[in-house]
Amino acid sequence: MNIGEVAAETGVTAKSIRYYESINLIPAAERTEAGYRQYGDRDVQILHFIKRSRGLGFSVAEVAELLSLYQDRSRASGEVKRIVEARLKEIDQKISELESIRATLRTLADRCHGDDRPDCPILDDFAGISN
Amino acid sequence: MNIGEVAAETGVTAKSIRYYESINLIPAAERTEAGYRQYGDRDVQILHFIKRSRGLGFSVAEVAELLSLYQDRSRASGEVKRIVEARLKEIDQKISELESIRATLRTLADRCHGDDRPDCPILDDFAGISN
DNA sequence: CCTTGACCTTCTGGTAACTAGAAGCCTTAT
DNA sequence: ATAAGGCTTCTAGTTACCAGAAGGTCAAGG
Repeated sequence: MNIGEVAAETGVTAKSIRYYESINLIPAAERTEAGYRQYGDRDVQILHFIKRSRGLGFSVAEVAELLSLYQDRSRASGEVKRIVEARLKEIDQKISELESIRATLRTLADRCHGDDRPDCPILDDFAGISN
Repeated sequence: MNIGEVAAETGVTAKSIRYYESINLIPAAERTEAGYRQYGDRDVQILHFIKRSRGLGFSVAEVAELLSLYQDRSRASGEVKRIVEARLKEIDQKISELESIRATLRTLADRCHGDDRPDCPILDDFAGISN
C-alpha cells in the first residue's frame, strides 16, 4: 500500500505518517524503486494504535512508550497501567482547573449586562479593580 | 522601573515582557540612555491585565482584543461579554472531551490487573482488539 | 579607580506536533 | 502523449514563550 491508502484507512494523514517516521516513532517504511513508501497490515495496525492513543491525549513520547510495551510480548501490564493512571491524574487536574476558570468567567459574564453601555465588570476584574 | 522590577511586581517574566513588546501586545517601552526599558504604573496595570486574562485561558490574540476594549473608554460591554461567552463554550467543550477520555481510560485501567502478567486490556483496546 | 556581581541588552535556537506550500518526479488512465 | 493526481523532499509557520550566549551597564565596596 502507498502512503495515501494507509492514510485513508487509518485516518492518519500522509504528512503525519512521514512525520512519525522522521521522529522514529515508527520504523522507516520500505520503498519501491521509485522511492514510494510501502506499507503492510502490521503498519496499519500500528498507526491505528497511535491514532487511538493520541486521541486519548497521550503525548507522542508516551505513545512511543506504550508502543514499545505493546510490542514487547513479555511486558508487565503494571507498566501500562502506571502510564494510564498518570494520564488520568493529569486529566483530573486539567478538568478541575478548567472548572475553576469556568466558574470565574461564568460569574463575571453574568454580572456583565452585555449591552451598548461601556461599563463592564469583566474588564474591571481583569484590570484588578476590586469593585 | 526597570524590567526586572516590573517582572517581580507583576509576576510576568522579563522574557515575556520583551516578547509581548516584540509582538506588539504592549507598546514599546521608553528607554534610558543606556537602552534599559523604563516602565510606569500604567504599564504595570496592563501587565496585570494580561497576566489575569492569560491565566483565565485567553490566547494572546484574545488578550489583545480584550486589552483594546479595555483601553477604549466607549466600548460596548456586549463585545467583551461575547468574547467571554465564546471562551466559556470552548471550556465546556474541552471539559466534556476530557471527561469522555477519562471515562474510557478509567474503564480500561480498572479492567487491567496491573501486575507482572503480560496480558493487558488497555493495549488490546489501543490496538483495536475488540475484547 | 577598579572590580564584582547583578541586571540589562540582542540574537539564536529550541519546545510540541504537526500543517501548508513549493518544486519537481512518478504513475495511471485516456 | 498528456493530464490528473499521488508521491518525494525541504522550508517555514503555528503558540507562547524559555534557555543560553555574548556583551554592555550600574551600584557598592575596597
